[in-house]
This record gives sequence, structure tokens and C-alpha cells, in this order.
Amino acid sequence: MEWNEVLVQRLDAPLRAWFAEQSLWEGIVIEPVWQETRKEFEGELTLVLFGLAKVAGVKPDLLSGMLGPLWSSLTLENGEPLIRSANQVGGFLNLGLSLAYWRQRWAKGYSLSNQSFDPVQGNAECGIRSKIVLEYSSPNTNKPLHLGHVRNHLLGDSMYRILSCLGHEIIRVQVINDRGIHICKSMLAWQKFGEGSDPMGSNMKGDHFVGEYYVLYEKAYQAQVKERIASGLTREEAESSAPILQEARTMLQQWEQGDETVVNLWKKMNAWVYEGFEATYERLGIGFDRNYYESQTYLLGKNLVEQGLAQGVFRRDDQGAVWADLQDIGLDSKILLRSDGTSVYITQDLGTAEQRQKDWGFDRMIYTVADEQNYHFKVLFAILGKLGFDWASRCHHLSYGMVDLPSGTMKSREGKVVDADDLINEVQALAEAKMVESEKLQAIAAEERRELALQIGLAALKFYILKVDPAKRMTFNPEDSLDMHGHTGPFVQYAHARIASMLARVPVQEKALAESWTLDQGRSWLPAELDLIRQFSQFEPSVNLAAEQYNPAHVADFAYGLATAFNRFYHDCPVLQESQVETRKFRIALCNQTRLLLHDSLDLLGIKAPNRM
RNA sequence: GAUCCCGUAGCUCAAUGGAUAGAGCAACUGCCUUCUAAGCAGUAGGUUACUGGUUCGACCCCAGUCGGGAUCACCA
Repeated sequence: MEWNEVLVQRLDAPLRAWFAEQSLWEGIVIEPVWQETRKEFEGELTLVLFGLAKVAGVKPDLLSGMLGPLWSSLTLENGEPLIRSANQVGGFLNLGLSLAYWRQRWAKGYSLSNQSFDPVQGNAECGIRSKIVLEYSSPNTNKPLHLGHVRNHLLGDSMYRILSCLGHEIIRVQVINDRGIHICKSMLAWQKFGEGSDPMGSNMKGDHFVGEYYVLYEKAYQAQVKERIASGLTREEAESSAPILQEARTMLQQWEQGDETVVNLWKKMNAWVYEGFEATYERLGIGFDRNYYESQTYLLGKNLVEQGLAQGVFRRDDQGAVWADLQDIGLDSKILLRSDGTSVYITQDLGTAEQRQKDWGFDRMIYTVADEQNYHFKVLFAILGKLGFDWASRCHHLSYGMVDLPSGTMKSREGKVVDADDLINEVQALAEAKMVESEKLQAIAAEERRELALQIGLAALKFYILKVDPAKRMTFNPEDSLDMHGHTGPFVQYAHARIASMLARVPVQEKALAESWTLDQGRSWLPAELDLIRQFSQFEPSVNLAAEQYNPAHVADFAYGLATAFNRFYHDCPVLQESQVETRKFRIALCNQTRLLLHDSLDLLGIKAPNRM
């Protein structure tokens, strides 16, 4: 309901006060509903009258008439009027804010780098200026990163940027799943088929190299399964008894026992993978403050189970397995230790959470993990709560939907995946091809052009993914993701580049003058000008909403809306060619402010804002 | 079987319980001698899966039906 500060401080409170003063409605408390005025009506803010009229027992028309004097009585600190116009349309009262208001509001500046950026405090859970552990990425080390990881990376990175700009201290972490049967499969295949080769010699990225062996393992395994089915076994028997799987299991045991040969091979192959991952992260522009390795954390959590047993919140069954009973909160019972005393996945997660609390003393923790694990996190947080950790209620699962291809679900087993590196190369190549085509950028040096192409290609990719509500499953259409027209990242970048190139022509003295623009000049603002100014005021609310809902799409929406408003302005209003000096100054100031906000909002999405394109 | 999520234009996505459900892509029509046409302006496209209910008002809340996905392992 907090559309922005103007509501809360300048309209909502006076309205409530006015209402309370009317003897007619003694004791009646109102909940005004405000919203942005729809484009086709005069005004910027709308008060919805239906509810108020009902509570007050009068018709909207009458209420609207009664409110007239209130609006004209509202003034700014300097005595200038706050409200420019008030029009009732049906059950809606559309208020236009005075130019004086907009000027004063704008004078504070809208920008992240501006000291006055002081977001409205979010909901209680969000708190302000808290220390937050933010987990994202968390790959397995047996194969390269794919599109699913990319959605995760982009969401995590953008939330990092958004929460940081609101003053939170963010610790970015990833869990690297570096141990387990999956990596043993790659290791085994390399031993069998690798003949001592390495990524360098094969001219491959390390993660792709290791991934190849995972695929080779799967092929060999499938062949064995087929063979065994042919010799009379059921599929299930054949699958569980295939010799190569047995070998992989043996290798895992050897690893757990610290077998030197196996551990060395494991270290070598993981190192290859990390090198590959780093390269991908680097190109995507994302990073981490701390890596947690599963090989170092997978034994954590057992002490917590003991603690829980002692507290009486867990129970041990006849076979010796330990359970957390969650039926009181509508969940099932969850096993925490097998009857042989070994731990399961969630045991490790409990331990890791505690470890992070010890490491960082965080106020909040966010896990960026796909929605197939919704239930898992419900259970995890519930158990942490039962163990008595007060921070359990401040853990949040940033859940996001799977990425589908137009042909259906991605299936890594069947090789139906979009590889992250391929994808990045593709968007870059397309952007570069487009630049070569265009006359504008022919003179640019090849190296610079490649870098610019990467910035533009990534803008297309990132915006395409981030503009979708994380909670929703999305379809990734490769063709659409490469689009650079319309509702896309390059569209926003383009508006920024246009401004940059225009401002580069403004003489330095005039730039300084433009900072002290006035705009009275005896005329009102043109629609395109006012639209831009309205858009500016949406920046802070958008960022806050994105933070509260863990949804960068609100920032993407803002960036797109601002770019659209600017393009209209650019089309309708001359800037450098405007002869009237005050108007020219004012428009330069508008451009400058727009440029700052386009830059900032793109930055929050992890997108670069080049000065030319 | 139980629980959870989703269903909006041909396609991809928007829409704190509020106005005539909005954008982009694709299609069609205009606009580069003018600050970058990766742009602007316009046309066309909808029984918001279906049936009821609550409400002054429902894409949104409730119940049910149909369709899609996920989860519920002494797997990770």
C-alpha cells in the first residue's frame, strides 16, 4: 500500500486526520487505498473511493466533493500547493501533484550513489541493515554448468546487488558438491578411457573435459545394463548390479577411507572443474565471498542430532534410526540418521547452517535453490526451529521454477541441456554480428567490439531471465532470448547509450548550469517530460519491492518503463537542438537523471550500461 | 494415495481485491536531410482452463472439476 513516500507523509496521514476530525464519522477508522493513476487519466495518484464511501455511508460523489477543501489546503513546506488537480471518475479520485512538488522531490536526486537514497523500510522480516548469508549456484563437480544454473546465478547475483544497495551486508556463498558418487563416475571413466589426457592437451575447459567422462561413464553403464537385460535380468537388477556402477561405489568407499590414489585423482579432476567454473563465473560477472565444500561439511550435523535427542525433540526408533517428528506442524516425520548411524542429506544441511551461523553470525540466510526442494527447505527450517535456533525463522528459501525448453523439460541425462558457456558465446556472437552489420560501430577496434558485444549479449540473456517472476517456471526460447528489440536488456542499454552520446556533446559549462535548472518559464511540463519525472519516483519503491519479494523482476520492470518513457521523450522533445535556454537546461537535467537511473537499475540486474552501441 | 505450485492474446511474460486485463515477439500500416531507427506512432489479436460462491467490485480470495509440473525415500 505504500506507493511511495508522498502517500505516507503527505496525503495518507492528512486524509486520516481529516476523517477523524469529522464529527459525522466519529470512531470510524479508514484504510485508504492509493494507487498510481492510470495513464489515460489526468493525475498521478489515485484514491479509491469505494471502500471509504462504504465505511462512511455516503456516495463516492459526495465524499469526493467533501474532500475538495482538504486537497487545496495541503501545501509544501514553502507554502506552495501540493495538489495541482483533483478529478473524480466514478469511484476513483485522481490527484495531480503540483510541479512544485515534483521539483522539490527531484531536488533530492534519484540515484544509488546519491547520499539521500534512503529506502522505505521493508517488512519486519527484512529488517534494515542486517547481515545476510546468501547462497546460490552450488554446482556438482561432475559436469559443466547449464541454463538451470544460469537462472540460479542471475537471481542470486541480482539479489546480492539489490540487498547490498539497501545497506545490508551480504556474504555470498556457494556449496560445491565436490564429493559423492557422481564425481566418482567421472573419475572412473577417466581412469578407464582417459589415457592420461588432460584439459590443456584436449584444448577443452576443465569442467567440459570432466563432463565428457561423465557422459562416457553413462554410455558404458547403459551398455552394460542392456547387455545384462539381454542375458535375462530384470531392468532393476541389471541397473543395480552393473559392474561399472559397483566400481564407482567401491571408488567412493576408497575416497571415504582416504585412499591416496583416489583422493589425488579426485583433487586433480576437481581442480580442472573449478578452473572451468571460474571462467564461466567470470564471463557472467558473478562471484562469491566464500566457498563451502561438501567434502568438508558432509559429516557435520551429527552433533546437532545428539543435541536434539538430548532436548527430546528427536526420537530414536527400534532399529536405531533417529527421526524428527514434524506432524505437529503438518509435515511428515523426517529421518536424520540411518540405523547404521550414517547421516542423510538433511543432516548435513542442518550442520552447515549451524556452521554458517558460527562463521558469520548472520541475521538472515537466503538459499537460492530450485523449487523441487520446497519441501526440503520447509523441513530444514522447521527442524532448525525445533532445535531452538532463533535465526531459523529468518532463513528464507529463494525458490525458483525450472527452466523449460520449447521442446519440453531439460534432461541432463539425455543431453537435452543448454550449456552455459555455449549460451554466453552465442549471445556474444550475435551481438557482435549485429554491430558489424551496423554502420555506427564499424570503426571500433576488434577487441573493444568483442567486449561490447559480450556486454550487450549478456544484457539480452540476463534481462530475459530476470524479467520473469522467479517463482514461476519459465520457457527458455533461444531465439527470443537473443532478441534485442522491445522488452529486452539491449533496449534499455540503448536508451542509456543514446543519452550518453548526447550528453557527451554538451559543453562542460552548460552541464554545470543544467544542475541548477529551474523550470518555471511560465509553461507546464509536456506529457513526455512529466512521464519521465513520474518514472524517477518509482525507482525506490521498485527496489524495495524487489528486496521484499526476493524478485528482481520489479527492477527489470522499472528499467524498462524508464527506458520506454525516455524513448518517447527523445522522440518528442529536442534537447541539444532546443533554442530556449531554460528548457534546454531542464531537458539536459532530465537526460542526466534518466541516465543515472538506467545505469543503476541495470547494475542491480548485473547488466553493464555501455556509452555507445 | 497425500501435499504444494502453475493454467492470462498464436508465442513469451505483466497486472498490493479496483477503472476499458497490459507489454514484447510474430502479423499488418506509417515515420530516418532532423540529438543513435537496437527507436517512435498506429491496426489487429482475450468468455483470464471450466463451474459455482464471497464482495459495492474477483485474473487475484473460497469450494469443486479438468489439464500440466513438483514433492512426500534409512536417495542426493
